[in-house]
Formats: sequence, structure tokens, C-alpha cells
Amino acid sequence: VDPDTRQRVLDAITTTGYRKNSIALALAKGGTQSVGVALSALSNPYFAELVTAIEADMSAKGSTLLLGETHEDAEREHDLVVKLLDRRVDGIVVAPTAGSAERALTVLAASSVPAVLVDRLVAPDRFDQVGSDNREPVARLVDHLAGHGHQRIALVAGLPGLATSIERRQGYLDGMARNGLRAAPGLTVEGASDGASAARAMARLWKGRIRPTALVAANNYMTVGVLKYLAAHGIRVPDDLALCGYDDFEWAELIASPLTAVAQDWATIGGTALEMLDARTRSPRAAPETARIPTTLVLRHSCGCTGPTTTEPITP
Amino acid sequence: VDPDTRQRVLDAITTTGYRKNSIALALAKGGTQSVGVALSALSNPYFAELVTAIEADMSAKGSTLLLGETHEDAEREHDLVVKLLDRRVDGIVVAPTAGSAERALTVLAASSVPAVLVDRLVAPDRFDQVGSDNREPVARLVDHLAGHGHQRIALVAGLPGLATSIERRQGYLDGMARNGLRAAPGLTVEGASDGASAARAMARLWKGRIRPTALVAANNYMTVGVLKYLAAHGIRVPDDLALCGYDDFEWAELIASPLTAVAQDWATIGGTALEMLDARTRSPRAAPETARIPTTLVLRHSCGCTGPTTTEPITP
DNA sequence: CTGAAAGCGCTAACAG
DNA sequence: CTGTTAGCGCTTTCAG
Repeated sequence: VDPDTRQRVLDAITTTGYRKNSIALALAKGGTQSVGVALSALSNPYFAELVTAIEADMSAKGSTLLLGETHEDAEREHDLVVKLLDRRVDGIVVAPTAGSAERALTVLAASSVPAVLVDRLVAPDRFDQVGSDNREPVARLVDHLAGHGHQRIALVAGLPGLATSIERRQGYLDGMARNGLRAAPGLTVEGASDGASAARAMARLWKGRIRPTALVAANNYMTVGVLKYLAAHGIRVPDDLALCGYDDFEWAELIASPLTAVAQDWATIGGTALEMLDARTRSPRAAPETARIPTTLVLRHSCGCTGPTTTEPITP
Repeated sequence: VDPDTRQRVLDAITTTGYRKNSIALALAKGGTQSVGVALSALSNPYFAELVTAIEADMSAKGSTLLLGETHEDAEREHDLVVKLLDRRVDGIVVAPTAGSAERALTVLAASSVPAVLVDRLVAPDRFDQVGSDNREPVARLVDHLAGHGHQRIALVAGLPGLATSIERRQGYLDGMARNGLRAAPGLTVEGASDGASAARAMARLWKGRIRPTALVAANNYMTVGVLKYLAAHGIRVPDDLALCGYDDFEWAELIASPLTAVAQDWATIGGTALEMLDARTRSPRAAPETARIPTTLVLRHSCGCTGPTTTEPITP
């Protein structure tokens, strides 16, 4: 370009206060430089980590994040996905709720927009997916509790139908089996993945026929619900009941008996999700890929351990 | 419309699998049915509550949320705001960082896009604003501590330059003054609004010339940082040091000594922000308005209280 | 009430 | 290397 003409244009830009119109740009060339994120758990603390990771990667690429909440409801999730598609996002990241397969995922699969499933990995054959390993970590929690001598180890399981709930429950069963322990039906109670229902589930468990001496809670909210019940009823951790949870959180070390938990690596999950979106954009017909991100076992005191906190990677 | 023609069109829509193109729609009629949110604290837990509230309102209106993180950096915040403006969002919600006035806010004010400031209320004359009351609640925390007989009450203050830090510090000064207490300079230490710096600040305080018997921490992260320091050094709460914090959180009741804290009403803040955006869209030239949302004092045990948790509204 | 045409702000493919 | 023109998919305006 002629340096003179260039300057003339640049001047015009500044004097006019010109700003590009991303809308017109998107219409003209197709491609909106944006990706949609549909989460079923906006209200969950770990959401912040995941979104932060995704946002960081996207803003580095000059792209924008469209965020929507599905409220763990297949219908709303479907509407959200359609809305995102209408907005012509370049890609979609979704943590599918129970029942997604018949609604949102069908629409997504039919569209040609790159999509990746996070956290709840329900369609390995149709979508790229990335999430934590769920099964082995819970089995390891059971191993650990069994190692402390516990035999009646209970599980407060998450919302039935969610992939994570199912996998973690399977891990519990694995753990009990390989430690020669009987996973009596009364030892498993179900909640709705939130604190209140976990507290109710805990009540049922405590009043049940076989009272456990140890317990694993299937996610952070349920751990909190259980802890609140225990605190309210003067049940001491780990003396009266040893406790482990899936999901670590910032305050886990500050609670009365510092929590032993499985920590997920959300930053890596978010980063991987975007990489997968990229890869799919480049080669749309490649075979779908599923990535399981390793977790970390954080041993504090609620399980019965004493001494300083230790950490160990869990490899599947 | 002729019912016959109507049917013909409807049929065409379903057979073609037609979907509206929001991009073209936006270009043609102007107005994108979207609002941008620029937060300096994506990583902060209360962010989830705020964003959830905003998202809920927006999705009810069929609008979409564009989310961006500013990393507490005026430059990045500026770039984000420009990007959002380029995308022709219908409105912008921003929690301004220190130094915004010269960058992002200038751009925003020059644009004709409705904007509202949340949390950090720095420009009452130029923007609509909504956030919690900061000053009186902290003063009330000091009142409460003084009521327990404390005289050397310390403050772990937040990042200098942030409106919230300044207001909360002022509240501390108010409280000390009206209880006839001397706010010795050594009793106030500054952090960067995060846990690690709060822990360092706490160390300085504890090793300082006048050791406090009570303390208020300026936000949730700093409270956590302080708690970690105390736990690591075997300092007991509230026996060795009584503690109160600004910001309540889910696990506050589960920590070793349940935390006495000021709870913000994020749902109302988010809802109000969107209402203000609406109002401004309707009447662009109305005078800027600032709303202060009342907070709640949650009395647990870390302050020295015993017995059940009580709650009281704080009116400015 | 229907069909055709112009234009939203931009890029891409052309002539000049 | 410059200037012009034709769309991107939609709404709006205007004839028919």
C-alpha cells in the first residue's frame, strides 16, 4: 500500500472516530470470533475456574465468550444451544445435563458447529469430550478409607442420570469390591447434587439400619450439605464418621476437620476444551476424541489422617 | 396475513430447516439483544452469584451475555470494553478496576451505549451505579467487636485504589472513632485483595509493635488468607484473636470457628444493574443514579459470640 | 396483502 | 495499487 494513501485512511479513521462493526464483519465473512458456553452449574464455585480458563484462552485469541446457564434442565439447555447457534458462534462448549441426548445434543450434532462436551461425558461416539477421571479417584478414596480400617463405608451419590454421578458411583463399587467390602444397598443414598438434598440423604443414612463409620460425598456441594448435617447433630469428624469428598475447594483446609478430597484440574479441562474446538474446526470429519484429565488426591484430616497435608496424583 | 400463505411459509421453514441468523438480524435492525459484562474478579466466588443473577434476567428477556475478565488491569479492561462496543452490545455492566476512569470509563462515556458500574462505584456523576453499602457495615463490625470489649481492633485492608477498599477503610475509621478507640496506623495493614497478600499482611500485623486482639478483614479472599495464617501459627479464633470479615460465603459456618461476616446481596445487585440498563435505554439523558443495596450482618462465633447464628439487616 | 427493491457495514472479487 | 461493485441475510419501504 502506498504510504501516503495509508496515512490518509488512518487520519480519516481518527478524525471520524471510526470503529469497526463486528456485526457487519461477521455477516460479510462468516465467523463471529465467539464461542458459546452452556453450563448446568453456573452457581457452582468450580464454574469460576472453568470459565476463567476458557475466557483467558479466548481473549488471547481475540475471541469472545457467550455464556448461558441451563439450570440442569434439558429443555432450557436446548433453547440455549439453539440461541447460541442462531448467533452463529464458532464453537460451543457444553456440560450436558441429564436428558440432553434427546434434545440439545441432537440439535448440536445436526448443526455443523464444532462442539465439545465438558464434565459430563455422555456421547463419546458423537462429540469431542473432556473431563476429569471420575471412577478411579472415588475407588481410591474408598481404598484410603479401607486402609484406615473402615468397613462400613457409605456413599452420598449425586443426581441420578448425570454421567459424573454414574461414574463416581461405579468407582465406589469398584473400591468396595477390591477391598473385599460389601456395598450394602443401605450404604448408598442419593441426593440431587446440591447441599440441601445431601443433608437429607445424610439424615436417612444416619438413621438407617447400618450406620457407616466412613463416607464419601460425590461432589463439593454434597460435601458441604453433609458437613452441615454433621455439625448440626454434633457428629464429630473423623472420630464418629470419617469423611472424604470428590471436589476440592478453597476453604477445604479451614473447616473444623480439614477435608480430604479429590481435586479436579479445571484450568486444564478448560484449555483442552478450546484446543479440541480448534482441532475440530480444522478437521471437521476427524473421529471424536475423549480426554480424561487426571485428578489429585489431597489428604488432610477428615479421613482420619494426621500430620501435614499430602498430595498424590491419581492416574487411571 | 392470509392463512394459506402463512402455512406455505411455515412449511418452507420446517422443510428447509431454516433458522434465523441473529447476525444478519442485528445488522439490519441494529440492536444485538446482548449485553457485555466486564468483571475484574471472574475468579472470585461471589462472581458466580452475580453472573447467575444477570444471566437469569437476560435469558428471561431472550438476551445473551458476553463475558470478559479484566484481571484487575486498566489496560485489559479498556481493550475488553472496546471489543464489547465493537460487537455492538446493547449495554455494558462493568466492575471498574483501579485506574479505569482514565481508560475504559472514558471510552464508555464517549460511546452512547448504556452502561452501569457494579461493586466499585467510582463515577456517580457519569454513570448509573449499583453496589453494596460498604462503609456502615464495616463500622458495624467494629461496633460489634468493641461491644465484646476489644480496643486494639485491626483492619486488613484491600487493594489500594479500589473504591470498595477505600469505603471499607473509611467505615473502619468511623467505627473506631465512634467507639472512642484510637485507630493507630500500625493497626491497619494493606493487602492486594487476595489471600496470599492478606496472609503476608497478617504476618506483619502479628509481629508488629501493637498486637491487636480483634480484626476485620476487608473481603472474602483476605479473610481466607488471614485464617490460613492463623491456622498455620496456632493462633486461636476467637480466643487469641477475634475475627470478622466483609463478605459471607457458603462455607463460613463450617470453618473451625464459624465466621461472623457481612453478606452482600448479589442477586439484587445483578437484577438492579439490568433494570438500570433498561431504564437508561429508555431515557438516555436522565441523570445518573447510584443505588446502594443493603447488606446483612451474620453473627456466628469468630467474633466471640456464642450460641446460634443470628442475622441482622444493616441499614445505612 | 403480496412481491420487489433498497440498504444495514463490511469483505471479496473485479476492473481501471 | 487504486476505485468500484456485488453480495452476506435480514428488515423496511414502496409499488403492484
